[in-house]
Amino acid sequence: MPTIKEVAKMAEVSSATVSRFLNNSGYVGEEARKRILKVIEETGYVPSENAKSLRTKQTKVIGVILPKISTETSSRLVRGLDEVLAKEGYQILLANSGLSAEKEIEHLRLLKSRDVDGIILSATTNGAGLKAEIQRLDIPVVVVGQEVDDTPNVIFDEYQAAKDMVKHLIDHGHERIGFIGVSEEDPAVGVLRKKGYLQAMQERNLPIEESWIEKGIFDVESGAVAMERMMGAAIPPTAVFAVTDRLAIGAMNYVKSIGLRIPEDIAFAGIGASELSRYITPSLTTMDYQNKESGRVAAGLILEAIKSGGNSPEKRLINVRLLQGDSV
Amino acid sequence: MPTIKEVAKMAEVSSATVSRFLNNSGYVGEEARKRILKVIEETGYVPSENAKSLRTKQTKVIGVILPKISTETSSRLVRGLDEVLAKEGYQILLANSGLSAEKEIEHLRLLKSRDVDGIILSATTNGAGLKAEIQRLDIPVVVVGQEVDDTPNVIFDEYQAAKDMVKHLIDHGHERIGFIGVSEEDPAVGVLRKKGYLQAMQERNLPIEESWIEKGIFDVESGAVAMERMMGAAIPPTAVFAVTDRLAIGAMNYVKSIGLRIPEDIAFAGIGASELSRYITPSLTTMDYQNKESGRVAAGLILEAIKSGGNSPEKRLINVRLLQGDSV
DNA sequence: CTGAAAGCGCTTACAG
DNA sequence: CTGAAAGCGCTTACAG
Repeated sequence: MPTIKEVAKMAEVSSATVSRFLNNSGYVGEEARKRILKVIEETGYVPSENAKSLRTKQTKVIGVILPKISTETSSRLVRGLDEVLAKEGYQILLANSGLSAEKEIEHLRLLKSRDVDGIILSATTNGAGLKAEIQRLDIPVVVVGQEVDDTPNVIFDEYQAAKDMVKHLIDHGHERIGFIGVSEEDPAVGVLRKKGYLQAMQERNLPIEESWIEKGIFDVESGAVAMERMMGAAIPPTAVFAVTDRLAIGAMNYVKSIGLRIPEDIAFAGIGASELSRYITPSLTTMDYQNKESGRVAAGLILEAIKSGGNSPEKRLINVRLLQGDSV
Repeated sequence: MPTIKEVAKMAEVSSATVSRFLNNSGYVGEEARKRILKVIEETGYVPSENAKSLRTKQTKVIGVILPKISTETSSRLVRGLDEVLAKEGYQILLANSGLSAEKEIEHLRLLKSRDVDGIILSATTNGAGLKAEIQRLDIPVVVVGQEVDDTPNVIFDEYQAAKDMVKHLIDHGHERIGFIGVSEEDPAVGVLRKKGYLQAMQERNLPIEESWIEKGIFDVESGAVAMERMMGAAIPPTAVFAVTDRLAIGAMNYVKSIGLRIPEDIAFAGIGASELSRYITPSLTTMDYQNKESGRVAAGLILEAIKSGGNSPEKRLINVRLLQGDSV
């Protein structure tokens, strides 16, 4: 493939003129226009965005850092992002942090070195290191999923969502409610959702047993393991709130395997509105976080930040919706 | 953030020396080394990959074109790709074709204009236009999922997989077997899997009723609709093979809703090894296409092509595995 | 061991 | 309406 210079020579014009033609900037004579077009068609010339970026100082690419590249949550988020970004001519450069805080920072730098116009970070923590790095980077960054001060932010009311879900359980007559959480290194999922659970119980003057509180990692299997432990309690709970659908589903699988009926013997609720929650039997009561919508909003925020040239530390709260299944 | 020139000035060396330091190419004196390091640390300087690419003619990014950004298949593929690509210092530039053949070609060009080192295309068709465009592009491209001549290719034996699955059904005593397919514009899923079904039936001398052959799109809902139509047949089938898990699951949902038991009254099989297939009740018998592995293989192929500088038209067949569920 | 200079493929004032 | 020239931030022979 030729360069702009070669195209210019073949069309017997200067490369400046070809550039004008390409970008529709400035006048290009009818004759010149025709010759250029012809050469481009014949050669299949495509301008190098890379070289262009070097001059124009914008690459039209947005870096996206995901905690895990292949979760439902991530793919929905990316879909939302792509939906609005593609329309504006932006492409997505993907990076996988693998749930590691150091990798998040490493990728922030890597993306910066690629001269991306902005970065969307789906974060798993919100440590001081992260915040410092974002400041230092000096390009638009929007953080999704964790609250980070002084940074454009797309967040969910994790605390309220968890509290609402537990109250939903209580409203269905449950008093002994178990909890399956995750590591408290994750402020949003680990800390806030647990706090919501505790608060709901307390507000309704319900007892909390240590043995009803379990922890898993982000998969089905660990939900089952946690549930098995919980069923060893002196008085097992009649309902369980798990902080993710997968955890809830693992827990359900375990109680099914020991012959209990859901929801008659024990009820379950999760968070995430996973496709699984919908098609499992019984379907799982869960919270829809509208990840795709959060992607759209994040894309809007980054576009705004790029245009205005500054990180207005705007926080956008995504609405969550309770989806009633047959598990309660 | 400074440029290399500014770093050079601050460290009282030339930019050539800074470059040597950065890339570990050529000698850099101990003193100079120290001063440069200091400046870099103080300023947080990160070299521009973009400018670098312009000189070195490689960007270390691989374009990935996906039919749909948020399907399980796509995310597994990307995970496999990222696993090996990241290790080699490559990043992934994502593009979403939205199942449209024109968009596939458009993105091929778009990625080329970004000077990507190679492109992985998860294709939905294999038309002549696509092939021509790939030739024309003149950069390494590997196509996943559809067979395209003269191009590195990662494919599955769709025909055999479908045939094996239908035979599995037959081996379980079924003779009246229905089929839910997709549009035959998709050579792999639409044509080959159907052919496998027809061939299996024929080889075992089993009758095929027109009314047992239905078509859906790639979602659960259309599987249910197709199944409803199929149950209108004079003699309904005792087993159904659907070309995707989602189609199969939709179909299962429909027969459950009219009170039939699975697999006693009617059996089901799908393809895809989706997470859903595993956790649905009853679990679905399906084919594991090992998408993540196919991603790894595709990444290997593109790396090879980049190194060798040519598209050796190598075809790699990914093994598929039958996963027995309780739906048969 | 190090620097000056050219060049990668573009765009953009400036001049005509 | 169009071209010559400078410059974006790097790397890389070449010379010393």
